Amino acid sequence: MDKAYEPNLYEDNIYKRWEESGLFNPDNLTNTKGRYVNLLPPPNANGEMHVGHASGYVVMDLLGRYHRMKGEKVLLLPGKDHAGIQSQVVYEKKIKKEQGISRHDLGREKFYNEIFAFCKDRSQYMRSQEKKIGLSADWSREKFTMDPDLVKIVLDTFVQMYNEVDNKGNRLIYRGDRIINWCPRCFTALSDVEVEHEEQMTKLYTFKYSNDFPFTISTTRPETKLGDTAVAVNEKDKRYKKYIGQEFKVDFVGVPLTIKIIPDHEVDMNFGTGALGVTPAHSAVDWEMAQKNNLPIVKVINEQARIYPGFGKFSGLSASEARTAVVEELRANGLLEKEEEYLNNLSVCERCKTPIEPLVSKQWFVNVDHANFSLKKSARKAIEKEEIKIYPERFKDVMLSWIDNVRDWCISRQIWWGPQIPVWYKGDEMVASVDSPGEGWKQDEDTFDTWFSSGQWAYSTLGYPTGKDYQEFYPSDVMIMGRDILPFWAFRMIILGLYCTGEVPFKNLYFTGLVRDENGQKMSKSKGNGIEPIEIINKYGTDAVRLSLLIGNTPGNDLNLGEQKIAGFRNFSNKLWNIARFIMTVIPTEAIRRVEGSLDLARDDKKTLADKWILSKLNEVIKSTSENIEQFNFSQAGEQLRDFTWNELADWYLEIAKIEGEKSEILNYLLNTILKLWHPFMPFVTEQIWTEIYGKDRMLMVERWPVFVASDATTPGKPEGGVAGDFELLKNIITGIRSLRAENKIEPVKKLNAIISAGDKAGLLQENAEIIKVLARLENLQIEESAIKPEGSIGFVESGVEVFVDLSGVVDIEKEKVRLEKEKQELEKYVSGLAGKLSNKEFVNNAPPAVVEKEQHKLNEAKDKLAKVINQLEGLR
RNA sequence: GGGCGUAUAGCUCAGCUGGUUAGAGCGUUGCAUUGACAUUGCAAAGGUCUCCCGUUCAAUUCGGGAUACGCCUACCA
Repeated sequence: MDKAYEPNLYEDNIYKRWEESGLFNPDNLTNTKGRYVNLLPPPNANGEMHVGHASGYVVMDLLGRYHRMKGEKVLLLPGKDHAGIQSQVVYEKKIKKEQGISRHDLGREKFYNEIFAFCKDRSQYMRSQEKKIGLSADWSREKFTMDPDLVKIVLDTFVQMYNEVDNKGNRLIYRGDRIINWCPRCFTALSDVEVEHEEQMTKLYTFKYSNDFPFTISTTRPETKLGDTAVAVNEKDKRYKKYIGQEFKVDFVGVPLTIKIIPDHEVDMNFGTGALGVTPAHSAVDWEMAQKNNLPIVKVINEQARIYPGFGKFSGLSASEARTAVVEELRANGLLEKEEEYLNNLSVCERCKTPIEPLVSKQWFVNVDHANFSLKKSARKAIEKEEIKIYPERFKDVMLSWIDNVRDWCISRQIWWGPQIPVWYKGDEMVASVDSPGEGWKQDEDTFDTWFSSGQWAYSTLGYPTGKDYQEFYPSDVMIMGRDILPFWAFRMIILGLYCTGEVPFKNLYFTGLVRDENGQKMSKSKGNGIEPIEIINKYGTDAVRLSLLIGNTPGNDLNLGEQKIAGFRNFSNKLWNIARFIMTVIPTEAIRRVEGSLDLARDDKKTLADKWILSKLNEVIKSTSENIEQFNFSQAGEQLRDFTWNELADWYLEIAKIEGEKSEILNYLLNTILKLWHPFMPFVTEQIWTEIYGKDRMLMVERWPVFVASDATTPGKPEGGVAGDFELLKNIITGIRSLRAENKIEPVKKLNAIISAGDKAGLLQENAEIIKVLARLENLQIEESAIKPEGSIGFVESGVEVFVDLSGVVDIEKEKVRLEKEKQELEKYVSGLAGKLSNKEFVNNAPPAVVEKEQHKLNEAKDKLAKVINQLEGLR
């Protein structure tokens, strides 16, 4: 084995071996018990893997590998999303840049085919990146949301939902003229979640429609006022009460309007003039008011964001030109009362950041509260009853509030990239059908909202409703996604899953946080603070990157990731490598290949204190690792494993093993077990070490996960006694002596003499005397039941045991006095605190006896220690 | 405006159902180093657990409030 672990030498080969074994495919796993299914969230097929994807994959792969080692039939199903609008935007930019053409130059069919090829090409590249992170997914089942079989399922669902009609004739999916968010650049409708809000300063204009209109109103969008059909006032507002119900015919900048005064309790009397101009066609609130009051709807702005004909000189102007012109006109006529700077939220397109035009348009909608099957109610029920368990728990409330506030979902998009809506028209006739009804029928031009496809990922990937995989693997065990797509994706999968399959699509829903840079800033290309996963993997190794994404990262919380952290875990990979390297030099060859589990843990013969201690610790860590993984506490699991591996195994046990010798059996067992425990976290280095031990015939990936074994020898005792307590004492004696050396600046080569006054621990310490001598670098060590502090020595107290180190001539008496004095003071404070507590009757009477007893025990120990410290201090004087 | 979250060592964070002399990693300081590992070892310094009030024998932990900072959401034109 090389002196240092070089990830680049091994990783690709290891991955290749895993892949060639076919064991990523659950069909090839034998002797399985139960199944474990995780459908990986499909990233957009137009880009590349970023560190956010990587952080999700690492969790998914950890779980997959853990369950595979538990002997379950594991399926991690990978895939890609066609990402309708985003891919179309990306590809349009590309052809514009490379060929100077638009999608219209290509035509719909050619454009579609080119994007398809483009996405497939990118997918392949992304797949190679996903393999680099170690993802043990079944690539033979990889899916793409635009694959014909998946599209077919999505279209069938549409038809089924369209045909779901209640007794009033309302459809679960309906077509209607409603106000929607329109992106004039993407030239498509958007759902509410595809709109972002940006704060910006704008002007708030206060004006009168005309001189004969009785009062003023305020607006930030004067150009839309051309379509006003009402003014809403609060019914309690005395100023306007008398006008309610009246109709005014006004001449607004040369355009005749009919304005009805309507009451609405939502109008804020204190905002502006307390009167709100109602523009039903270009504001979602106004549109709803118009529905309630049967107001006419006048469309002013068209899909190109230009003014419709019929508005005099404003017709044909762009919305912003029209705004200027309307304001000018008002000003010229003395109708503009006020212009104020005003901070409001501008809606912009999530994909291209173009300001959204709310406008009325004919689109397809999903009724989220249909009489036959209420999507929102059934989702709420499933979440409330924890048929889907959400991690972290607080996201349950977030999900519920989303469900409660959801509105009908606009699923049609006026783009070319995506499954085309399976509705056919002929004259006035309309039919929903996957295939053309025949000659002369023309298909709806629109495509589906991407989330209508990806919302069916949970079963479309498994060949719903008749596929073998669907029968075997639905619903999945866990779904893992970034917390930012909860409303987009998690919610939609749940409602569509419940409707189509009658079951929840997954049993557990786990949200990851965002990955930020080391200063907590969002990573972005423009800031240049991003971490490119492949680059960083090449530098530090996949395992290091995986650990930095797992440890210190808690569910739903954001993670700050800097290079230093990754370097730290690179060091740890190397540590593990060297632990293995050491153990393999110690174990005799014939023992190396001995199979795990051959160690009889209960057999107590010849086991030293250190042996019993490390085995009990190992046993604990097997338990805690398993439990923490099951509970999605990956960080805890990793941290405890690292502590065990580095601070207990490497720093103590291996050092002791060098002294005690003859431990091949235990060392072999230890190495074997920690490799298994680490494998889900850091699959590459563990697999490589495994190969060094067992050769290429056995793969760690499918070895069996270690089991917790309860036995006297492996179960830790109480902290004050038993194996754990005894070993702790041994450790503290060694650390105490080392500390004295360091404080008194005694060079490590100089060996010291020490005497221990050990009381009833004399026998125990005698057995381990050699360990103390070597690790604390002592020349002579004398262990007595009771010893008197020798002249020229200084000492310390540890669990009733006094250690005297001969420092005659070297020790700085004054410094030592200061140290002891400080310790004395601290102890006195501690003792008086405890004594006070114990003399408090309330405490003694109310606290559980065990607690009181514990405090009493602490007090006794502290008093004893204090007496000894005082004694030593006296000796120095 | 509504909702959610976070405030613990210089930095990044653990600390579950109240009783620990409050922990880790990184960083810092001192010492060491060719024998598993300098991608190392040993030792140490560093915290009135944001503030106030309450519940309790006991609060970093539970409740209320304040302050600060995040994130999500929204139809004040």
